[in-house]
Amino acid sequence: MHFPSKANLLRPVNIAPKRAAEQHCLSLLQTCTSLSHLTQIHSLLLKLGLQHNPPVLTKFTSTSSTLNAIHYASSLLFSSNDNITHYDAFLFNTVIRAYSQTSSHSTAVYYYKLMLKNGVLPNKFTYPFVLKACACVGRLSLGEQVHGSVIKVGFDNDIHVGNTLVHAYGCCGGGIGFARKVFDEMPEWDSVSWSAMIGGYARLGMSSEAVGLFREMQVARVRPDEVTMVTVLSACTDLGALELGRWVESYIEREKVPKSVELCNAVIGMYAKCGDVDKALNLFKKMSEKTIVSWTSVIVGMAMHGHGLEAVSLFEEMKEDGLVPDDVVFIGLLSACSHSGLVKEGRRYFNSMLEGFGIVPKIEHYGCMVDLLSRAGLVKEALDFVQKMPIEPNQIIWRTLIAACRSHGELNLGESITKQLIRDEPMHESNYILLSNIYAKKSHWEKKTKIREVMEKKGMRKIPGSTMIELDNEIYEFVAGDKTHNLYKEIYEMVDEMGREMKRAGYLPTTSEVLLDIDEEDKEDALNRHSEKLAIAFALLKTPPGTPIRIVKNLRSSIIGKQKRSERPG
DNA sequence: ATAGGGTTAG
Repeated sequence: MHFPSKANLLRPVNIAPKRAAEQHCLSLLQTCTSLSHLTQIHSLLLKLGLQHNPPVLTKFTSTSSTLNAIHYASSLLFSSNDNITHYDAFLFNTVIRAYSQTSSHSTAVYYYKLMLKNGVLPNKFTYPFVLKACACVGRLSLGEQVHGSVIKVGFDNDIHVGNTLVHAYGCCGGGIGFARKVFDEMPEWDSVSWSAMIGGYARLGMSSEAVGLFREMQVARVRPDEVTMVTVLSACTDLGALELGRWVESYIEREKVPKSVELCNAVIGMYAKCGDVDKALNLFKKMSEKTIVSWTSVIVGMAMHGHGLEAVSLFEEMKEDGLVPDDVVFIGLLSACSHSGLVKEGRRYFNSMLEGFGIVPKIEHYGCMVDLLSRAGLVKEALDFVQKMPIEPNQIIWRTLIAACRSHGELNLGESITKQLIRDEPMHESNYILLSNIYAKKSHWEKKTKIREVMEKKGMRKIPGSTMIELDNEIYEFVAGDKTHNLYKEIYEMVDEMGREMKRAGYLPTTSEVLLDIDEEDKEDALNRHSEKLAIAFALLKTPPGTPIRIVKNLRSSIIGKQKRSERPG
C-alpha cells in the first residue's frame, strides 16, 4: 500500500505562506527608499529563502531607489554560495538592465562579460538588455562581439534580439552596413524592425535611404506605428521635405496612428524646420501635454526663421507654464537672440542659466554667445569672451570668431587666429578656405593662390553646394553644373529664359566685383546660386503656373512665392 | 523580465 508522505501532504499548505511572504516583500520593496531599508529587506529575504525570487528581483528596478537596488542585486551575485541555478541568468539580467537604465552602460556590459566568465548562459532576455547598453556605448567592436555570442547561443532568429541588434549596430560608428545586413537576413520583420532600421538611417542623416526604406515597408504591408512615423518625420525634417511631411501627418490622421507626445513633437519640429512656422505654432498650441521638448522644438523653429522675439516670448510663456528650462532649450533661446540681434537679452539669459537655474553653460552655450557678439559686430568683445571662457574653446568657436573678423574688418586678427587653427588641425579644409577668404579681402592674391596650391597638394577637395527640391513625392538634388538629369537640356534652356525674364523685370546682376579676383566665398555663393537656379528651372518645367516652389539648402528652406511665379513666361 | 522614437551653438 502506498500513502502520500507527510511532506507531500504538507506542501500545499506551505505554498500559501510563501506567497504571502513574497507579496509582503514586494510591497516592502515598493516603498523602499534607502539603503538601510533595503538591507533590512535583504535579511528578511534571506531568512525566507526568497533572495533569488524573480518577481522580487524585478521589483528592484522599479523601486524609487534603483541605485540601491543595483548594489543589492550585485552584492547577491558576489555573495551567493548556492549552486548555479536557473535564476542566475535572471539575476545577471536584472543587474544588466538596472545599470543600463541608470545610464551606466559600460557597467552593464561589464556584468554581461562577468556572466560569460562565470559560465552562465545568457537567455533571450539578456541580449536586448545588453545590446541596448552597447548602442549607448557606440563601439562597433563591442557590438560585433555581442553579435558573435548571439549567433553562438542561437538567438539570431529571435525577433526581439534581431531588432535590438539592428538598433545597436545603427548606433555604433560605422555600423550602419552591419545593421542593414542583420536587417536583411532576419527571418521576419515587424514594425519595430522597420523602425529600428529607418531610425538608424535617419539618425545618421541618410534621410533618403530612410524614406526609401519606409516605402519598402509599405510595399511589404507592415503597418507603421507611431514610432515608425517619428523616424520618417525626422528624415523629412532633415530633407526639408515639407510635402512628404504633410503626407505623413495626413497618414497619421487617416490611419488613426496614436499620437504620443514624441510623435506630436516630431510633427511640430518637421513643420517648424521645413518653414511652415504657423502650422507648427498652431499644432503646438493645440497640444494637450507639452513637454520641454515641445517648447524647445517651436523655439528652435522660430529662431531658425528669424522670429527671435517670438522665440523669446515663447520661452517666457514656458516658464509661466511652470516648466523648468534645461540646457537644450537655452541653446535654442540663445541662438534666437543671436539671429535677431538681441544682444542685451542674450547676455541676460546666459547669466541667468547658472544664477537662476543652476545650469552650468556648456561649449554650445559659449558658442552661442560668441556668435551673438560676433554678429552684432562686437568682435573685440567676442575675443575677450573667448579668452576668458572657463572651457577650452573648440574649432567651431574659433571659426565663428574668424568669420566675424572677416566681415567686420579685423583682418590681421582673423589671419593670426586662422594660422593657429591650421597649425592645430592641418587637415581641416575649412580653415584653409577661411584663410584664403581673408587674403582675398586683403587683396593678397599671391598668398591666396599659394593657399589653394597647398590645399591641392594635400589632396583636399571642396564639397560642392547643392540644392534639393521636392516634387510629386520625389526629392531631386542639384549641384552647380549638374548634367546628370535626363531633362538637363530643357533645364538649362529654362535657366537662360529665367535670366532674360529677370532682366526684363529690371534685375541687374552685381558686376562691381566681376573684374576682380572675386573671393572664394563669393564664388561659392555664385556656384550655390547656380544649383538653386537649376532646381528652380526644373520645378518651373514640372509644375503648373502659380505653384509655390520651395527649395532646400542645408536644413534652411526659402519659399519662392506666387508673385515671382507669375513672372513665368507663357 | 525582452525591442524601435521627439529638442542641441556655426
